[in-house]
Amino acid sequence: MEEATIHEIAQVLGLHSSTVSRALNDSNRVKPVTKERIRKTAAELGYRRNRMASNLRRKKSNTLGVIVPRISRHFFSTAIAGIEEVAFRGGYNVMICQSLEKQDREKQIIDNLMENRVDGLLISVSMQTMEGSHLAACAEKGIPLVFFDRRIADVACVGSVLIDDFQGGFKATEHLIKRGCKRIIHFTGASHLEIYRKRCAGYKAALEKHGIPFQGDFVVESGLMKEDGYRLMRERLGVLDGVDGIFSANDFAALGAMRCLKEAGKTVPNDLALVGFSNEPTSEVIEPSLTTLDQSGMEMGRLACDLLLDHIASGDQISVTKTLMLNPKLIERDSTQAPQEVK
Amino acid sequence: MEEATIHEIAQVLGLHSSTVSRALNDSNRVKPVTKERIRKTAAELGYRRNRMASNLRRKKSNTLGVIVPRISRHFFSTAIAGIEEVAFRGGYNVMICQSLEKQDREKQIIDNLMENRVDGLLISVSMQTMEGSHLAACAEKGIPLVFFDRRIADVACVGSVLIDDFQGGFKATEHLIKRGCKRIIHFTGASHLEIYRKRCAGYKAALEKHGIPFQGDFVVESGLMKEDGYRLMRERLGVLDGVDGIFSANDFAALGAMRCLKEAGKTVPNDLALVGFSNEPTSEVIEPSLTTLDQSGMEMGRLACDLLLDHIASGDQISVTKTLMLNPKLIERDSTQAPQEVK
DNA sequence: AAAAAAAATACAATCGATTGTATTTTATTT
DNA sequence: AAATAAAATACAATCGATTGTATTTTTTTT
Repeated sequence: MEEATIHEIAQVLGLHSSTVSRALNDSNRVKPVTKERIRKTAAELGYRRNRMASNLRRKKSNTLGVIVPRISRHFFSTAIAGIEEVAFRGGYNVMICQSLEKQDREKQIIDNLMENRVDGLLISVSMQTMEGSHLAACAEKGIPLVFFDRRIADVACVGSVLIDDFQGGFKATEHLIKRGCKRIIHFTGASHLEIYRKRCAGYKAALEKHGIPFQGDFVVESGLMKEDGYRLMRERLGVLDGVDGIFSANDFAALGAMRCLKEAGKTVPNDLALVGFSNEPTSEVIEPSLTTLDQSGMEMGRLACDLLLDHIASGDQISVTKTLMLNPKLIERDSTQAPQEVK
Repeated sequence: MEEATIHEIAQVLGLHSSTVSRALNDSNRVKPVTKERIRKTAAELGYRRNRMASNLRRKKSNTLGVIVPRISRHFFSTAIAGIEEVAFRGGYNVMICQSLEKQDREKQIIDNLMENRVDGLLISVSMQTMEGSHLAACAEKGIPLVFFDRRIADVACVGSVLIDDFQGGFKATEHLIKRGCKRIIHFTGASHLEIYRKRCAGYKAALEKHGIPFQGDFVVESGLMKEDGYRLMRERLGVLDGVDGIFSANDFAALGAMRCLKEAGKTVPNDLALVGFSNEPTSEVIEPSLTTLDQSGMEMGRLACDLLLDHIASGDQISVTKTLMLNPKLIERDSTQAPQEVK
């Protein structure tokens, strides 16, 4: 039941523990024959290196911290899958934590990860996170930091992997315009979050490019939950006032709006065209299927983790801050066009 | 940049590191005034306990290992969310790994987690996992093990949190029968996995109860991916032979079958009724919405983690093996009944 | 075969916190 | 005020692996 140590292996063979340690680390300071004897005995005793001891001595935890708002959200769980995949390949473990969109909890988690001396941190900040002092603390202690999807600008970091939210907002809106929409509402999220500001900026730019005047009351801020979309749509129903398109900063709110429209007997896209953001799995199967922007979570996770591991391997000097901008892909579906007749 | 240690705090105050350690652990062997001085200095120096050192000395990693087939699968990501929530509350970290349904990788992960001396392990085994020798290794080393959803029977463990798959299979099938189905096909998964054997047994039991003869070729084994469902349905289309219902052991295969049926111009549930298993988010929004069995991932994760932490707190003697069986809830939707007219 | 060089192994300190025991300081009792 | 008890603190070993240096053994050179 008890785990064997290098000292026991050494004792069995009449060697010193340092030699055993070196043998197991394949150092060339140990004679091949001795190495073999040591390996054999280690196997016999069912020896397993104690990482707690090894990490302490090496001052390296071989562990990365990952913080996301909510593990169960599809985008984040795929990002985590990508991170885990790259980390595993690189010999790193990942400690995964969820902030549940609360800044307090995010702080507490970071503190805990720092106590655990993680070798690096990957984070997508909570909605509530307004400033980055708790993140700056990491940088100060030399823990490299990589943001993905949601970042806090002006925090020293190794880099960020983002999607080009401006482009996304622009593409979405221009797509609606090209489908003939003239009066387009935009559902946006918490305005202190860069991603929503940028999506909104893209929306405005597209309107401007096509000579459609911007109307302040056409931009509506909310928590972007399904219920928010439903509620906002319902409030507007009476005074639609010629509105013929909605660009929602995420799919959930768009889906909520769609439900409301269906219930009110309106048809999508004929009465009103809809574009979401994120390509949630649901969006593909709903009818009409939802046009949206794909934000490959797996790819973002992989890239973010690559960035972090490269930095760690390079010896930890923050020299350049890299920002990878993924271009979101417009997935055209039925919510913005007449459905293809299904044979 | 460098982290302070208790020795530095001790030096600053002219105390001994052991006193500092005790003060920070709130031991009553340190005078309150001294404790306060120590806490103040610790805060000033930005001291953060080094968990690697602490864990080594205490022989406790304060970390749980979690292994799932695929982090991005909805059910698993919600289960992980539940686990993380409970673990966080109990002061534990979680290391999350994905087996990607491969036994090899599962073995490798377990080895790694054992090197990290995790205090416990939560696992949902891969499809490929045929036997549990790698899991038995944990038990031998005294690492408590809890299975959730997919287990390997006959492996010593603290317990399992399962859904009652037999009941689920039974309910699903009986529901189809009550809707008038007489000839019901069952899509099942890898037969070495208990969950699929049990769902199938429930299917048979329901048939028997209602006097419907069991037909061996009505049970079809596959990987239960969307494509499998699509393919199996397509192969059958020509020779449907009076088949009027399908109970699929997961939602994906059911969704694949549904697509095939739609393409073939058949209507669900009139031509053929469908029941899935797991209540994937997709199933609610597809049209017709899919009747399925809900298997609350969040709840399973929470219960599994509770079970593990209780065991650890109780001092680690495996005395009783607890099996929690959650009763899956039948979610009746349109794929087994005429759609409610939408006002 | 002695001397020098190289290889293999042993020794001991170290990572930072914890903890049983010993010592010193303070408080209490007579 | 001396003796005793109790409280506070210091000392030192420990967790298990790593690693710079010292020592021993083997090999090579002259």
